[in-house]
Amino acid sequence: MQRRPTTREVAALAEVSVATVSYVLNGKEHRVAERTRRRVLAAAEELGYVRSSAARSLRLRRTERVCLVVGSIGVPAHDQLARDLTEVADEAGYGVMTIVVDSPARAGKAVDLLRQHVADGAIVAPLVPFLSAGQLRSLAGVPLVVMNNAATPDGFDVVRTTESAACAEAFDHLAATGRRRVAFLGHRLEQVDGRPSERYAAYLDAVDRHGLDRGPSLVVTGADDRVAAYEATRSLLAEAPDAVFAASDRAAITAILALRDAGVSIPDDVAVVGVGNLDEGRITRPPLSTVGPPAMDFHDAARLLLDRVLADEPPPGRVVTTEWTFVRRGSA
Amino acid sequence: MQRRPTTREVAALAEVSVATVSYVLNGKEHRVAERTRRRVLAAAEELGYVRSSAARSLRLRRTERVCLVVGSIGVPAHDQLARDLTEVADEAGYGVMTIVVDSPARAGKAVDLLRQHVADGAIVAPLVPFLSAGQLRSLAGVPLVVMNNAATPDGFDVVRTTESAACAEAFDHLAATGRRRVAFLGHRLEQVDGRPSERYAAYLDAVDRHGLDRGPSLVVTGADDRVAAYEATRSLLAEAPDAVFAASDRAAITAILALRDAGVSIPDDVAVVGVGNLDEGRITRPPLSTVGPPAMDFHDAARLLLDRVLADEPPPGRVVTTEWTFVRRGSA
DNA sequence: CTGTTAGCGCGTTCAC
DNA sequence: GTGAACGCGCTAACAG
Repeated sequence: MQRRPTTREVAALAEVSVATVSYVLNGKEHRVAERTRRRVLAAAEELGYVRSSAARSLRLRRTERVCLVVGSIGVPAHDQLARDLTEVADEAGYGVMTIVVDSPARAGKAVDLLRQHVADGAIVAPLVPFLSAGQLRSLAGVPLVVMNNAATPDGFDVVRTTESAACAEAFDHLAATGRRRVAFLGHRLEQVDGRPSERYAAYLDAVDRHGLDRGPSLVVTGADDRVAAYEATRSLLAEAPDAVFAASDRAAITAILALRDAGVSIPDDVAVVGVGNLDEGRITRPPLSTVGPPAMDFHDAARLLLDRVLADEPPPGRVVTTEWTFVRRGSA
Repeated sequence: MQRRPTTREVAALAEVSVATVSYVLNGKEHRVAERTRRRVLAAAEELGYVRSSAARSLRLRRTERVCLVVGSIGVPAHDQLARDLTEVADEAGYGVMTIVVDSPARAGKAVDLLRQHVADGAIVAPLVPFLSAGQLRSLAGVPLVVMNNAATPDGFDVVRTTESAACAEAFDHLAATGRRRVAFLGHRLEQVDGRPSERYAAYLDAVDRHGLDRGPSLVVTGADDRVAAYEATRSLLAEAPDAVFAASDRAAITAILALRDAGVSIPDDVAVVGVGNLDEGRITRPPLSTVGPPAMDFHDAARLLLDRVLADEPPPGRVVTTEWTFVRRGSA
């Protein structure tokens, strides 16, 4: 990284003060005569001047960057959130940094970075375990949006979903249509510190409530990618389930394929339900019944963050709840 | 964002100078007596001190961040690159910023940001059109890795693939096995400024070389997501193709599903070939024949960048080529 | 060996 | 239109 020209040099070349250069470069045009303005612009151009982001951030106490904290990359919901946040941030002239938190150590690092003010605020995606309530509290002062049903606003905003209720609805439907051997096709992290994820808790609860068949082999985990989901579904066949509840639509869609490949008829032999309401669920045969929001859209959450970041006074912690429902299509 | 404590305040509380504080906080421990060290640490702890990233970057002329420039989010290859870069950067204590360039305007903004030194270096992913060679040249001085077959190293590193040759191999195979009506299932941007993408160019070339059937309706684009790919494949059915060459494995896999749903037998009636060599291609029926690298892994590219970023002297522009081949499985 | 002084990096903005 | 302070951390040079 070689040295780059500074405002001093531009000022010298244009024969004005650095203050004037700054005013010109920041569009405070009324403070500067047109002739001078041109001279400054010409000088900046000639030297190939670009301002230093670090110096500017230091002086402004603002980085014009926001941070996206996610548990992993390549999950459909993450991708959509990243897209929506990027779009909203971009409109405000803000950049996006991504921090992946997939271990307790990374959680600590993420907190450090945020406290070091690498970004003006952050949005914590759903399904970022490892990030404790205490750690969130230690981020007081950092504009934050937390997408987590268990979180309570405390200087930050919380985006919730009615996931538990919607899952319960789906299980009720399965039970009502006579399913007794309902399998759970989960991801890697369905439990952290012995605490089950929300959808897994909903499953366990439904097994109780409806007196469904239980058995450890009806629960498989690790279906984080399609290949793993395919294998996991195959391994489930030995248990002769009459329904598969998958922790994600991606897993559910793959389960449909695996079941069909095994000659199983859906939903006659086995019902399949996913979570997330991906568009892709519309093109499976049969179309996928799922639990999720009406549409996968995170602009609201992104705007909540930018709102907070751009606000003069930190607004009080807000709660936004996205309604999730059981979206019945053909597979259950 | 309220004011946070500074080294001055820590120094005052610990009754030492700021220099001592800095030495302690940066592990230059031999310069400080153990007792003093403790006092400083205690003071920092008590005040909840965290250093300012902006001030540090300004002083060090280094942000300890790298940038990932991509054309879009949510493409399997992008996700893998993001994961690998995040991992490699993290090992070096570096963070990752993402810039999405999906229009000429965004390309300009990306260049500005990079020149403003928001990051210490950047990796430009494959398939980022809109970023011109001239713009890359204007980034002289910014450590850069460009993943693009058309690029020539010029102060930056280039990562190439043997995509054209591998695609040609696939087309040769299709022709040799008697396919005449080969459809092209492309993405949105198969042409920018009238210049076809590499895989599309390979298709056009193969049509010529082998005298395959041609016709605008054998080419469809916009198959960027699975739903679009499904629809696009259905629309192709009217053309009675005997092979589908998809610009990505994701599109190809979806094409297999769409074809099977339409009662078409693969590969007997229609052969299908994708690009990318996703693991997912192993679980389709039949398994997907594809064009791509032996495995989707971008650690090398990531390391090339960190190498360059961490180097004292900028190394000369290097070229790394990843061998792509036609991976024949069951679908063609 | 331990600790301090002082200046630097660079853009922004208030008071004149 | 300008001078100068300021945001904050790092480190060379120096004193004890």
